[in-house]
Amino acid sequence: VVTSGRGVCAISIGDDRETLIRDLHDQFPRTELVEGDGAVGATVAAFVDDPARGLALPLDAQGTAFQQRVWRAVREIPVGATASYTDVADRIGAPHAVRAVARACASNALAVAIPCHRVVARDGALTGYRWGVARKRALLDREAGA
DNA sequence: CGTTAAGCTTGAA
DNA sequence: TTCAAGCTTAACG
Repeated sequence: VVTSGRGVCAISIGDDRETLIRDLHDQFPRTELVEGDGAVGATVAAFVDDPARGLALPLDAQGTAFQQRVWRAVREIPVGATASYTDVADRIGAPHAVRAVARACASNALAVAIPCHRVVARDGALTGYRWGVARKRALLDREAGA
């Protein structure tokens, strides 16, 4: 979990601590990463354990105007529910930008906080996920149970 | 069931 | 500014 002065600006998932840190450093070149303890990390972990309670943290999502719109729409998907790329496209007023929506999700830095894992193909299939389809399925399963 | 074209944003060249 | 590519999708052969 990476925080800026304004809030959480990145949440990432990975198997290997090394690569994870390297990637983050890559993503925030001008930033000195401080390894922390964190109350914030704990909060996020708790949220993953029990998605139903919601994540009460200030988010500092950085992206283009289009991405912001997509992310906002995605955050409105209720826990345990899913939406198709088409649904999201409709919701942001760009019914034909389906593929662009996918790309926006793909470039989301805030894993779980912005539930791009709740966006699936129109037929319900889990087509892809930045951190691996397996994780996407795991998250959805957990939310469905809640 | 495999292809194909439509459609929009992004990051790199 | 041009271009290829993406977590798509509906239509076709």
